[in-house]
Amino acid sequence: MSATIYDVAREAGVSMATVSRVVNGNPNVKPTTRKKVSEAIKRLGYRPNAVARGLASKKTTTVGVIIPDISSVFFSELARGIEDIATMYNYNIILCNSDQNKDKEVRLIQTLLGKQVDGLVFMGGKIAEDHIEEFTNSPVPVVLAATVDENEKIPSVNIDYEQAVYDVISHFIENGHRRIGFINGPLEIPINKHRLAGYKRALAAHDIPFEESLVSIGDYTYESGKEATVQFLAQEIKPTAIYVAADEMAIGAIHEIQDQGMKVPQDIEVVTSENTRLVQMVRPTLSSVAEPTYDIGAVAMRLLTKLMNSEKVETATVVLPHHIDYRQSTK
Amino acid sequence: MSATIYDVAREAGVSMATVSRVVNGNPNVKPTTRKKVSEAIKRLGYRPNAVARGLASKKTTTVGVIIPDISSVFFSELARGIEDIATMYNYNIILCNSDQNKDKEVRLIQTLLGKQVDGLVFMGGKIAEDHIEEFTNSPVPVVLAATVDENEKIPSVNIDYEQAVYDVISHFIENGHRRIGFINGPLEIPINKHRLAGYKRALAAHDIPFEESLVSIGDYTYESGKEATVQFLAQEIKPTAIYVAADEMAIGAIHEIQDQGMKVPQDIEVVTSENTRLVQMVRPTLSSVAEPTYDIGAVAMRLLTKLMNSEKVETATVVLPHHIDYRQSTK
DNA sequence: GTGAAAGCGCTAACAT
DNA sequence: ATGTTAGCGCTTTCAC
Repeated sequence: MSATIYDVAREAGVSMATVSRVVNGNPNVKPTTRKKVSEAIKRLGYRPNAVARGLASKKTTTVGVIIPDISSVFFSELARGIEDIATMYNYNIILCNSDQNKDKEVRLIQTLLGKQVDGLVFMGGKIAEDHIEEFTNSPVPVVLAATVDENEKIPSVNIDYEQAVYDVISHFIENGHRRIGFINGPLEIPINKHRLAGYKRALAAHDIPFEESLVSIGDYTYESGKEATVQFLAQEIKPTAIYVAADEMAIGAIHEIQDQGMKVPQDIEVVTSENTRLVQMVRPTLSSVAEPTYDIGAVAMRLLTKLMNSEKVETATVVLPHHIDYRQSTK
Repeated sequence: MSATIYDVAREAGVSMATVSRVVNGNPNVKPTTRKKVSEAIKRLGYRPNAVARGLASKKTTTVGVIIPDISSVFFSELARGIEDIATMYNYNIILCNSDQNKDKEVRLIQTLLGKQVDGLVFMGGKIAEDHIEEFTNSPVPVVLAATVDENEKIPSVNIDYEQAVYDVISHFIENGHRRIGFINGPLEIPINKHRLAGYKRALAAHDIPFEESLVSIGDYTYESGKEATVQFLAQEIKPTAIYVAADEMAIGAIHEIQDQGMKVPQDIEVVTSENTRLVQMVRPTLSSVAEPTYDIGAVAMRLLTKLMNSEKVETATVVLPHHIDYRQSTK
C-alpha cells in the first residue's frame, strides 16, 4: 500500500489539511512547514490519489474524447491537436472510438459522464436528436470538433465547408472546366450536405447545369475513391476535373486515373479536402482544401477549457479560416 | 446535482447496499426488488459515479496508454488495437503522447499512476533505467507494445525484428542483389539495433561484405527517406535494392528514385517494414514486412487484462509471427 | 498559518 | 435476500 496524505501528515508532524495545502500550492503555508512537508512527501514517495481528489473536489482534470476512428489519418491529427492543448491545460483525455455508430456514441457519452469527466470533445458524423439530448443534459460542457450540428445548439469548431468547395469548383470553372466530378461522402452527414451545396452553388453561379452523374458518394476509403472514378471514366464525356471530399478517396481517384493510362493533372485535375500528410505522399502531390485539422482539435479543446472554467466565450460556434493549397494535381 | 445511490435507495425503499447489488448485477437480489430498484434508477436518471466507485473498490477500469505520437499512422493503428480490446474487456483508456521524450514519459507514467489506472500500455523507443524503475515500482502491471526492453524484464509484445530483416535481405540476395541499401531508424532504439543485426547477419550468411555507406539513419519521416536515398543514388555504384525501416521513409525513397528518373522495381527494389495502410497508397505499392500492427496493440492489451486479473501467463514476452507481403515495389 | 471534522458517492465486509 | 456500518483518500469549510 502506498502512502496516503495521512501518513505524510504524521511523518511531517502536521495535519492533513496542511499537507493538502502544500500539495496544491496553497500560499498560506509557512515556508518552514512547507519544507518539512515536502521532505516527508519525498521520503515516503507520496503520490496524491487523483481518484480521491476527484471525489472530494468534483473535478477529475480528465476530458472525454469521442472519435470515429483513431486510426484514420484525419482524425488522429485532430486528436493530436486536442491532446496537446489538453496537456497544456493539465487535462488528460479518455479516448474512445465510436465508428460513428449512434448507439455506441450514446453509450460512450454516458460512460464518460459516469467517469465524471470535466468535459467532452465529440467528433462524429450526424448529430441526431439523441445526441442533442445527451449533450444538453450533460452536467459538463461539450464541444464538437470537425462535426456540425445543424441547429448550432452545441459549441463547435469547423471550417466553412460550403465555401471551401465553392472556392475549389469556381477555380476549376474559371480555368475552363465544364464537367467537374465530385466524390462526396454520405449525405446524412451535414458536412457533406454543405459540400454538395457549395458544389451546386458554384455551378449555378457560372451557369453550368448540375448533372447527377457527376456526383458520386463514397465511404472515405481508398477503394471507394477508385470505384467512383471508374464510374466517371466510363462516361462518354469524362470529367476534366474532380473534387474529392477525403484524402484517401482522392488517392484512390488518382491511381485509378493513372491505371487507365491518363495523367493527373494533364488529363484530369484533382483537388481533395483534408490536407493530411497523405497529400505529400502521392505522386502527383495533391492539391487540397487546407482544412486546419490539427488546429480544429486544438481550438476545440481550448474552447472546452474556457467552458469548463465558466469563462465567457464570444462565439461558441467557431469557424476557422481555410485556404487552398495548390500542388501538382492541378495545373 | 444528479441522483446518488442514496437517493435511489430512498426512492425504491431499500438500502444502498441493495441498489449497489442491482447496479453491479449481483445475483443475490429478489427479482421483485431488483425491478423496484431498476425503476427508481430510471425515474431518477441515476448514473453511478465511477470516481466514487473507484475510490471504494480500488479499481478504475481505466488503463493508461503512453504513445509516441497518435498522429503517426503506425501508432494510431496500434492504438486502435489497444482500444478495441480494452473496450471488449470494459476498460477505457487514457491516451498520452510522449514524443519519445524520456522526461515526459516518466512524468506521464506518474500522472497515470496518480489517476489510479489499473494498468499501463507503453509504447516508446529506448527503455532506460528510469523507465524500468518506474515500471517495477508500479503498483499495477505494465505491458510494452512494439517496444523492446533489452533486459526482457517487462512484459511486451513484438515481432522478431532481426529475423524479419534477415528474411528480406536474404530474399534480395537470393534474387541476385549484392548492393543493398538500408535506411534504418536511430540506433539508440533497440528495435533498430535488431534490424541492423539482421541486415548484417544476412550479408554474412551470403559472404557479402558489410559496407557502411549502404546504411543510413533516418528519423522515420518522408523527408528523411528521400534524403537517405539521395545519398545512395549519389554513389558510383548504386544499390539495386533498398530495405527501409518505416513506411513513410520508404515512400520518400520511392519518390526520390522516381524523381531521379529511375524505376521501382526495375532499377531498384524497395521493401519497407510497417505495412500500414500507406503501402497500398503509393505507386508502385510497397512490399513490406507484415508486422501485425493492430494485433500487437490488441495482444498487448489482452495480455494486460490477464495481468490485471492476476491470471497466469505462460510467456510475458510475446513474439508475434511476421511474414513478408510482396507487392509491386519488388520484382 | 494551522488543525479538526464533515463529507464526496460508493463498495465491502459483516449482520441479520 | 437485505440492511448497517466502516471506510476509500482527499478537499473544504470553519475554528482557532
